[in-house]
Amino acid sequence: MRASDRAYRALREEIVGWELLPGSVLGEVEQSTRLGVSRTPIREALSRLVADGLAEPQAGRGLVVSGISIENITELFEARQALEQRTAALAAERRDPAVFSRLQQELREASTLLDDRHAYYDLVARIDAATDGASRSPYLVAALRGLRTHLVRIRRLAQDDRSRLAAAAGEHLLIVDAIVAGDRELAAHATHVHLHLSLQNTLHAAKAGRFADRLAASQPIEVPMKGSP
Amino acid sequence: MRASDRAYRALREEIVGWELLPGSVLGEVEQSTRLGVSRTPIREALSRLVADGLAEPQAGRGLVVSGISIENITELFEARQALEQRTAALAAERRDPAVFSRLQQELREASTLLDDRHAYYDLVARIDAATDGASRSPYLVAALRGLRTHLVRIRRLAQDDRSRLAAAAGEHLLIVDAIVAGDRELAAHATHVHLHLSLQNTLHAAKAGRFADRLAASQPIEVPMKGSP
DNA sequence: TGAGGCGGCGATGTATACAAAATCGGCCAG
DNA sequence: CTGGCCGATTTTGTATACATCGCCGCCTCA
Repeated sequence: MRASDRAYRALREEIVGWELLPGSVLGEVEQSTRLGVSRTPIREALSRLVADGLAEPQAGRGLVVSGISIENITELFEARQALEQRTAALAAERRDPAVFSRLQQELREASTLLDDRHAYYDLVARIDAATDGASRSPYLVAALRGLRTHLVRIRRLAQDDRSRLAAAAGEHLLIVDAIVAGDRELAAHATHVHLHLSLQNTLHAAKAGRFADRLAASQPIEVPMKGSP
Repeated sequence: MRASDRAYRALREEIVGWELLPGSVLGEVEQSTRLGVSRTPIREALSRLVADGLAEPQAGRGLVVSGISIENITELFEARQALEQRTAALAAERRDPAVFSRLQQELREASTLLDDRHAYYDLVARIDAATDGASRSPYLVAALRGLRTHLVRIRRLAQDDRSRLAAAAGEHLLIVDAIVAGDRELAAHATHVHLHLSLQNTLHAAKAGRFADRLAASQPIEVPMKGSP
């Protein structure tokens, strides 16, 4: 594997996993010595992180790990609403029923999964992947992919408890049911409901201060509004 | 300005302006000699182009300029529907009426602009920028920005005729009216209508073969579905 | 004592040399 | 004649040396 890929994955994992906290300076030389590769692949890795929105240039301090604020979380879910609702609706129209029937089965047995957070999240990831594929809307999916990075980062903070996980499983099941049934409207609305509840839960956890320390380290990030050209 | 920026802008402009046709190989050495900078900034520029979706790695031929197919155009508008509808709705809720009243005025006088395509597109760009800002939804806007690159590229092909431009001005006016009035529903639906008609016009031009030669050069591009990690 | 400028220092940006990988062409064998 | 393998060549990937830019601290002068 290429060194730049390894550097990218390592840094990305550290940022998403809150080992590199928001505000940490990402100096090229420092990272290159730490990760044992030269500056060239590090530069490429850092470019990709900036493109992902996981790092951002800061006035005088060079490149720093970007922060997340309560406001950011709300804004993120706003975008997610728009994209996932549409994706779910399209999937309901265009899906292969067999694929989603299988996922439906798995979800019905999901209560057995809830003790294994990893297995459950993996199932959700497969549902997302199936929905993405079924939507046949690559540009929507590409936009969503950019968002999911940040969502994972938030999820690692929020640490859904078991009861939330159980509720989420039910919500997901309704979405999959709708897709299997080819019910576009229901798929969209069920997705809306799911995201609404998910956001509520996340915000509640945030405001309860369960991870106030980490948000405190986060500067409200400035999502770049200016065009690339 | 940085050499990598110049290289990026130059290449981007050439691709969007159809000077570098789809399928053209973007060799690092070739471009570095042509643009008069070393390979390092060229590599950075090419990375950004790939991130933009304007270039893509091809099996054995290295990096090539990505193509656009009729299918791509439809998919692109599908994503645009989801994003712009939501942005317009949010803008209608959160806008500063004064800003959009001014744009409303300008649009009403737009019939005088229609002979100057550049001035008209500039006005549309300012409307987009105002809507983006008013939506207060940076992640949605960021996703839209990625799409707009491709839209410009398509627009340079389709070359709206004067009558389409006049119709579009009317559609834009309705959207701005809705935003000024704070009518969320109307803003969303008017946007939907506008994008629908815009797509119809583009597809009609494409199928009429007005730029079949350029689409022919385009391989239906594969928007990367696989995750970055 | 404060403000401004000057110099050094550390950072990023660029060029280039070197290494590795992958493809294409040709050649040989079946 | 066809298929596969091997090697030459081109291309990308990496390391490193060099240039340039901006910040910070100190010193000097008003």
